[in-house]
Amino acid sequence: MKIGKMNLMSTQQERIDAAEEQMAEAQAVALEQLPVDERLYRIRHSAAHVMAEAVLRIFPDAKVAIGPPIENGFYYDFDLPRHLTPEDLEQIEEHMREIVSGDHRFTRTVLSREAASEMFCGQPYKLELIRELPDGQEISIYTQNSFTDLCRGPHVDSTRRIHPKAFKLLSVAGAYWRGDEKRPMLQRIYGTAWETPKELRAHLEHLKEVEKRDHRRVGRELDLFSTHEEAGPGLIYWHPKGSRIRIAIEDYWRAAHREGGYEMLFTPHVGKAWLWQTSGHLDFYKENMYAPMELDNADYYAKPMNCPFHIMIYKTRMRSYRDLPLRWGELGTVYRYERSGVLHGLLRVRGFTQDDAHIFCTPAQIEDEIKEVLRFSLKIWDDFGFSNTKAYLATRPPKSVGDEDRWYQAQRSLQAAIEDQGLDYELDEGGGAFYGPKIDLKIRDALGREWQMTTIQFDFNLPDRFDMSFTDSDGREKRPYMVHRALLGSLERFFGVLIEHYGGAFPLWLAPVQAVVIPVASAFDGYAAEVADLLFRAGFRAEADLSDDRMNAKIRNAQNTKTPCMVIVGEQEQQARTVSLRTRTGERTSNIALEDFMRRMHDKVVTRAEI
RNA sequence: GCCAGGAUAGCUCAGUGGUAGAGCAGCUCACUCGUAAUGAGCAGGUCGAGAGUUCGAAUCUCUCUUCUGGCUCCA
Repeated sequence: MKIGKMNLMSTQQERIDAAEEQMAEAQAVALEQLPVDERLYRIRHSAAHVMAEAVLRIFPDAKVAIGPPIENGFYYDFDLPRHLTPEDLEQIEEHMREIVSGDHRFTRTVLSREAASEMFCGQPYKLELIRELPDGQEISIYTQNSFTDLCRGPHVDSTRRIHPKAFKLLSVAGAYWRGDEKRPMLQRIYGTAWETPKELRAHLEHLKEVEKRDHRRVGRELDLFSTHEEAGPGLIYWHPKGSRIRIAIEDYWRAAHREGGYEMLFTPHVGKAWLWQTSGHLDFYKENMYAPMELDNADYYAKPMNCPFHIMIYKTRMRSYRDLPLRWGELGTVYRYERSGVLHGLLRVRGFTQDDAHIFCTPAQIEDEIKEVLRFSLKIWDDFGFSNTKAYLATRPPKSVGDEDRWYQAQRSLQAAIEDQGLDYELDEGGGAFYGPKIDLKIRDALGREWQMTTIQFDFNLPDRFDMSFTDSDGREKRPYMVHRALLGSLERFFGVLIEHYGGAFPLWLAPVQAVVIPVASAFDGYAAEVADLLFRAGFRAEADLSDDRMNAKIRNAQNTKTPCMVIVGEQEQQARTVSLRTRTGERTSNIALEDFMRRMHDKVVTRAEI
């Protein structure tokens, strides 16, 4: 089955193949004639080789593994006699600068398997790679200066193409040989490389901006959430200000789902072993589940997913085709054991609330349902300020349950929905779960980073395991289709992405403090408190800053916490019962009548616009 | 889980074997001020936990906890 444009998934391979053809024609393709992606690819790949040469100068006995170009840079894995320090990185960088300023040519040589094995006899990782190369594949090596690497290329023609001030080594990290935790742990050096020093500087600036927006940092600065090692890692505590945002998100979410034809469910947090045995989780998902607690001689497990509970509700009565589709949503809090090393702020946690939904429908309804759920998802992403969305369609893997026809229909409905929305998408052939195909949506944030959030997933497994059925118009019992859907994914993770997307400067409708009322002097505290109270009673998240600080300090605090509206009141405002507005963008408007200000706030909130 | 690097006041960090420090935040007092930090004073820490070495440990060693960066991007 052929679906869609196969973009990024195979770009790298295609790029390499295409480049290899070119290489066969002429070894020295003028770098300038290549597209920028290709130029950077070669520069980065070549920089990795140069780094390996530099490392070998310092550690002549080093075993080298692999060193590919990656997004924004490159890495190389080494097996070294000791651990690298930051000083080592500087030294390696110095050697690299020396090498690249030397106009050493990258020369390609094709050789036989035997000759290659001979050449890399002291390099066990290279030998393993050579052994695994399929018969008939050309084996090539690249040499620059004193270093030769097993490599398919392509590279730049000379080391002087790598600007000595346009690359930088960034970090060293452990990495298993071939990503396999049973294999040796190697030391991976990450670097970034660009065509010009200016681009490098821009990239380093970008990294700084990423750090500044880090949700853990912003979360602390704006008093949004915390975690507590004493109380358990990977478990999130939502502070009052964070909770205000969550409530704003949930209120919007519930209203949207009501409009979208969803019913809401509430289900328990724990379930007996029977439930998880029936669902198959105890067979296939147990290592991700919290250990059971024993009550009355029965094991209860904290739920890692909501689906079995929704199925229990489905099965409480006979379902007719007339009842379908059922769209059932739940903000369901689940617990999953994540390995300690992978926990990360709000983005990877052990307890989280999914904005889950399950759709049960007839085969005839499936295509429309999928179209609708995708349309619905995109609308919600748009409302949250994310309009750059990309879809990933994952199809049937070799090992899977469910018959061919259903997989085919499901995949076709997913594809039709994507095309219906005119979405850019990639195909992940065989990348679906064993129980069904899926669409994942990745959204792009303000810094251009992609986050996988939404998943729309068919399930051919659970309906069988729980023996679900509906009575069709012909009076026969049939199996319903079941679709899992998590839109924002988890509220914790979504919150983390939202924080970084806006850098803490949340749009008015989400801001934890929409307006802070600042008296110019404490003589006007009374009026400030009154204004804040009126705003609060009108439903806005507003407060007065009646602290001892001077007005300038209060404004500074409000700016630093990215409060959208600073409402300044003094003698004039008190007399006229008006306010003066300073927005966080620095715009100032004097003497707005209170009612006008509240109307303006209200308009901006409901339209999710900036003030 | 594994590798490396961290953990010192609420926060950011200094302190490398000899009496625990700074800035910000907090508290108190004074100042009453019109759009990004008023000033002075006070208080605040079993130096992540436990064990060890030492006359003496924030500092050296070991164990544990936890955080950070990685562990897919296949020569």
